[in-house]
Amino acid sequence: MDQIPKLVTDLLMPGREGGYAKGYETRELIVRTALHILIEEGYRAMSMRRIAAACGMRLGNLTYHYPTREDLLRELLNAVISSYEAEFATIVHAPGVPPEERLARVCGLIIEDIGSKKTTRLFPELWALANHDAFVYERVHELYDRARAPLVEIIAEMRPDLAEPARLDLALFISASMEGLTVFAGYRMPFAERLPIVERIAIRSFIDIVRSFSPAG
Amino acid sequence: MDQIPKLVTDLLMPGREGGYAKGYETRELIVRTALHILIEEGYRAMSMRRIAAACGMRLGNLTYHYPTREDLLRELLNAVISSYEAEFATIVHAPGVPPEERLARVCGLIIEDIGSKKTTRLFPELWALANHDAFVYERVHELYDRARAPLVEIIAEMRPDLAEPARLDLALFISASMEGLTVFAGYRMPFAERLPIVERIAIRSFIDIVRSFSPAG
DNA sequence: TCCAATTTAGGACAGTTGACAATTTTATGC
DNA sequence: GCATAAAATTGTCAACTGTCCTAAATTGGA
Repeated sequence: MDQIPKLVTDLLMPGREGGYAKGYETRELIVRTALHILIEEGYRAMSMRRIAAACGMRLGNLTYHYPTREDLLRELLNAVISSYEAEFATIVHAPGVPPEERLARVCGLIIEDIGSKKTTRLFPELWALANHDAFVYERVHELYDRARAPLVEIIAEMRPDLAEPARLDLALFISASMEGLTVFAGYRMPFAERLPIVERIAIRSFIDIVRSFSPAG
Repeated sequence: MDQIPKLVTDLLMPGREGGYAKGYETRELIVRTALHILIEEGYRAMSMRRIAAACGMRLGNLTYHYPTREDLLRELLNAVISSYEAEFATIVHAPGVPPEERLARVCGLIIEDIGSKKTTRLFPELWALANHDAFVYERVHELYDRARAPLVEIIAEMRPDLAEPARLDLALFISASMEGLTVFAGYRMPFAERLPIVERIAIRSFIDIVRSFSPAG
């Protein structure tokens, strides 16, 4: 039973499939349901009929809102990217909070997210899609760009002495390493055991790299 | 134009699709062709008819050798794992070569492999499959087990003072980090620019971690 | 040469897929 | 109440999927 609903997870319905609460816009319900199926059962299972059934509507109605499967996939990616960006924005632009604290919050959020089952299932799916779909490729890359941005921003505020390429490289490394943990986290360990290890590894690598860029060392 | 054919790449045909050289066993040709399609076009395109056509044979003939799609997928995974294991074995058990040199060779092989287009395409595909297929999940995990094993073995030879959990953790970290680079490497950079960056990041993280485990630091 | 096993061919099956069209139902504004 | 637009239904289409089947061809060994 995974906890800590964050980022992508927030996009998902609180209830179970078919029993979603009323009040959502139809198109929003469709996107959320599609994302839910994508994470739980994979892209192959995310067929138009499957989505329509899970939404409690007919196939023709679904194709009315999203004429093609690709249209739906695009809006799904937009929703995922927006949810990440919104989450980061509230942290980065928190007035009065010192940069060290904001950096810790961003890293904590990323670590939590990487440790969650939702993320470890969603992203391999997106990577596989991106391999053979130019649009998905661009959108996933854009997501990473936007995920690195807050790190770069806060670090630049903390350490104005760091040269531009160094900062970029640092952010890239952290991002890349943590993505590896996305895969690693999905294997063999239940969530309770997984999270501390992911935290330790990610934080240690982060500290090491920051240290290697400092003028003293 | 990617270079450095290693590991998985060695499993692929030298020629183009449909023009494979004679002499391969039929079953081997099928597996290689399926792997080729999986990498180039993704799992969705890897249908029985598509494979048969690419092999220059009829569908019925393909299903004679591999009655079900799952049978073929299993042998494909076995072939991938075997190719990695064979490559590692020749390096690790090279007689007369000092452990430092063997470690460098293993790392170099992994870095080359991660930097190759074949790997950055194949593994996201396998991860996505593993999310919803218990057999693929187990096999991919076994592959990582066997990929970490030579690192652990050589490091244990070099540094008998390292405690068992520390060594495992070290190997895990390297493996996990580098898998992140698999994703990262696939984005935005041509191979020529990609490889030096991947090398620098991977090697630096490796050195940092080894250093953090040493008694001196 | 002949036999048996292996290999190939060709077709058929039931099921699923994305997309589309014609229709009815529901909601909205005047 | 009515006209207009939005939403949902129902049915259909060709294309594709994995699997299975039978018959023909090929091969290798006795």
